Amino acid sequence: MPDQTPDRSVGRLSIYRRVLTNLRSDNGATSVYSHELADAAGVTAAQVRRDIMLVGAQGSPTKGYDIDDLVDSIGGFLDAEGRQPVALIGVGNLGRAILTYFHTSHSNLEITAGFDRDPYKVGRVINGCRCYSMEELSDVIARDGIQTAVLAVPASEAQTVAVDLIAANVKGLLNFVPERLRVPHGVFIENMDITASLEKVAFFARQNGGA
Amino acid sequence: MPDQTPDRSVGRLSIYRRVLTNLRSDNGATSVYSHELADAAGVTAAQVRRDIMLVGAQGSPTKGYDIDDLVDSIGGFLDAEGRQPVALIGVGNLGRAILTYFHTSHSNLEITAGFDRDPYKVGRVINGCRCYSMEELSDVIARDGIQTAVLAVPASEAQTVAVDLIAANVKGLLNFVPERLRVPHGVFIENMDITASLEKVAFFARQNGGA
DNA sequence: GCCTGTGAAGCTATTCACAGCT
DNA sequence: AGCTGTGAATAGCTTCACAGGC
Repeated sequence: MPDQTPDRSVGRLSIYRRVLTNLRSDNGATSVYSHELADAAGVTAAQVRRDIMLVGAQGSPTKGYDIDDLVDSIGGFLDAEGRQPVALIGVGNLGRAILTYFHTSHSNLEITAGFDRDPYKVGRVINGCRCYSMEELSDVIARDGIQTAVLAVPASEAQTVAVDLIAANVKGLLNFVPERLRVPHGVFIENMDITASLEKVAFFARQNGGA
Repeated sequence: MPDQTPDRSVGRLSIYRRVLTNLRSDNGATSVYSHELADAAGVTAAQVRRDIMLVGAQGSPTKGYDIDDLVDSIGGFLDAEGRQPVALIGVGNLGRAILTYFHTSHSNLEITAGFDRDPYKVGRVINGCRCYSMEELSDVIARDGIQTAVLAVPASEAQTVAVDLIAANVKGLLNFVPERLRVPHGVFIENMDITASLEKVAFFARQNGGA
């Protein structure tokens, strides 16, 4: 019984929520039409309405969608009951950039533990995140009930760390390592392959530029 | 006349190339079968063969694909004639992480110019990349003939910077800013939305974990 | 008139399956 | 026997288009 819910829709719902909270705070808007939300999110109006069907929110033909309602519905669909803890493996430049994103965001996700081999980092709090040694990985993940991890380690360690994480009951991985990981069925993995993406952009830039 | 070539295929070809060069250097392999490459890249064998059709490489039923040939064919398809220069806008933690990726990779892409508001960075070389002020953006981009840029600035500046880049003839953007940019037709944009991706992973982790 | 909600249509991407080869 | 190359079939996602409502 694979993905009940389409992968892409989940990503877009997260975007809609961000757009909606921006609209609310910047413009003081209280409602939106699907085409407005679509423009701001860079998709079509029909797509927005389809995605909203998933979360079960209601719109009105006169006012569109009530922003507060819609944000709540998306939250009800996407978010865990309480706060959801996340682990970050590898607190280098990339790891710290990710910490900054989530330290300032009002998501219900919280990166509660960082792990790194560097003894200088272990025991410190970096960008609001307490750092542990790699040896403490299983214990801390079990203690905090972590099911979600971000992988930002060197390529040579990635597969080993992934195995340890999965053994510790992690069920979802955001992988920044430019290497394909082998994970068992039942573990969700999202690859953020920066190298491949930049090569893709360079390719299409060249096509568009005619060079 | 939109995308001759499927977006996804281009991304995968970049991955195949990386896998192939690893196979060559780690295992000393000289040829691969589509199913081996598929396993390593995390896709199906049929997909690999389809993608390879695009670059026009030939395989043999007995040996599979010659690795050197295939790497060359992919390069001929993906890469520019010479080296392709790339600009990085925003040399913060994320920017420096990206510089590290490309400083060590043997790609034909080279990040030749970084831009930042921080006067401390301007004029310095950071992770092998010379940094310029934002005022120099148009001039340097024109001088180096840059068509591809990576956007890693604060959200509040993203749209403005994007406009400047496009005015300077940039045709492809890799956008790390969690905000949807408005770009004219003919500019390729790839969004790396870390927040949305992590929310997606957290969602499916929860589903898989049954929590 | 312009909106939402949604069945149906259309598209694109992926996989199947097999002919052809060695 | 087991591979590549590829037309045909399938699956999955997106858009169309219109009924229903204000």
